[in-house]
Amino acid sequence: MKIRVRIPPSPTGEPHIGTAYVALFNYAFAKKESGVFILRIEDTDRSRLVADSEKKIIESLKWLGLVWDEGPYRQSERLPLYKKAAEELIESKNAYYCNCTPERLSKLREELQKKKEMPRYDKKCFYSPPKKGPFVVRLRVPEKGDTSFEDIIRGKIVFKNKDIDDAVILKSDGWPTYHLASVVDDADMRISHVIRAEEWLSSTPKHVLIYEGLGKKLPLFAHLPLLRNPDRSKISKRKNPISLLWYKNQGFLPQAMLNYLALMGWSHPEGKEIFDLNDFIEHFDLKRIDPTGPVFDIVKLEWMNGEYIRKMSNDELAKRLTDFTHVKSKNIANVLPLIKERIKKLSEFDELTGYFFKDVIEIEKEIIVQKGKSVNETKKVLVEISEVLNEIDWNKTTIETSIKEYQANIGWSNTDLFQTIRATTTGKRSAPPLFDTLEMLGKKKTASRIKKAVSLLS
RNA sequence: GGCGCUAUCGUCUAGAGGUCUAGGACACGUGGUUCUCAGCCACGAAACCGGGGUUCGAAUCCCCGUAGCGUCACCA
Repeated sequence: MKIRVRIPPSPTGEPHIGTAYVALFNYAFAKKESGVFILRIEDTDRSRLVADSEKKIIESLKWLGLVWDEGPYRQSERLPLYKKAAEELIESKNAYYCNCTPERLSKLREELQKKKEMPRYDKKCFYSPPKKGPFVVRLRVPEKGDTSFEDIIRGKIVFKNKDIDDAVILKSDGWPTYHLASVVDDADMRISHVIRAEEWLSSTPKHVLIYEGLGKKLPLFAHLPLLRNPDRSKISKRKNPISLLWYKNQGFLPQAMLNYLALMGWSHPEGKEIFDLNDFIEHFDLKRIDPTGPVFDIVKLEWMNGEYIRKMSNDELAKRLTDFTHVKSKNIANVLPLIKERIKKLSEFDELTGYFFKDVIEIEKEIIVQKGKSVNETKKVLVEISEVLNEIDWNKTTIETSIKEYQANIGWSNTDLFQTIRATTTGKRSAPPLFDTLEMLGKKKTASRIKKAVSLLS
């Protein structure tokens, strides 16, 4: 059997991290099995449609490198198919027209809820078919028996038919709901494996019934665990960044995103934490997926991003950095070696290197004057250091030699002296090794910053 | 509330009845690395939800309980 899988994002907002997660697993499965990976835009909810959402979804998937073999298909372009399927289902008595008003429906819901029962349609229009519209079409669920299916990750799942609702499958505006559209498309596109998030598990029996009503062969199902917020609820905007564009703009690398997402519910059989997409594909196995919903931990993602940054060549990294700073690429390349192991997200570049490029920096007395040293003493040292540095040819070695020679004369500890100079020249308590920093900064800027500090201390 | 899914360190996970005094990673703590931070190295603290079974033997199998999550729209 030819393996065919799909992802069905809905263009109703920002491209979602969950979409990337499901896409990754579908993609890996397709590649592993030499199958086909399909992109299908599920745009049947006309009221929630967001104009540039589809564009952003596509852009995000491309950014991640999860490129589809077929599509994008759009459900809005396939309306006749759904209408025909709905008619077929009505014909075979697996669906029926209904004209119940929203008012009646919500009253019904209320009553059932009061009786602590599952709110579901009472089949009124099935027993007494309505004469006039507007109509919706409802799935007719048998009142007796079970509906079951096999989930690759969770095993056999059984639902009693009495617990399944006669869901609307065709809306009164003539558009299908998710249940109908996705089943019709999956059947039509010969989808072999429906790999989707766990939130769909409880509506799967409806889908099974639609397949059966249409006389189509059932695909295999695999319900992936749901990504979670730190409080274990379904991952959401309120508690976590969920937009793929946010991650892109923060300077997370696509390789790191993919690698991290691959570790959600799945683990490398050799216990590796860091592995690339090809490695993932090679070892991928749906049966190795843990059904427990994993908490999306951005701290570990940042660690992993740092790992990828450090592994990347300087040239490549400098190139990527141009999207995150106005610093000229030549200058990026120059400072890169100094911050490469300190940067976790590309967006941190300016914060980490600003003092190299700014003409003037903010400095504070408190961080210049070290504990146990007086202001006057510190000022004197800075004046003398400035004289010492003024004499030399500017390079790392001469800077180091002259500063250490001076240090021997005054008897300050490395920490005290170096931190004084570091704070004076960078405005920060922490920065790359001092001599590298000064060399990079240049003689002129070093001198002017010391001068400024001296006057601050006066 | 009905239905469904799930349950190993704070987090991601390994573990498919004996090899588990439960392993790894992130985070955390301590020490080292000719100055800070980072990186790197070493060490440390940290978990099988509870109760019953099954078995010579259970983190692993079964049942019950508890908890978490999902779902119950003319949204997907």
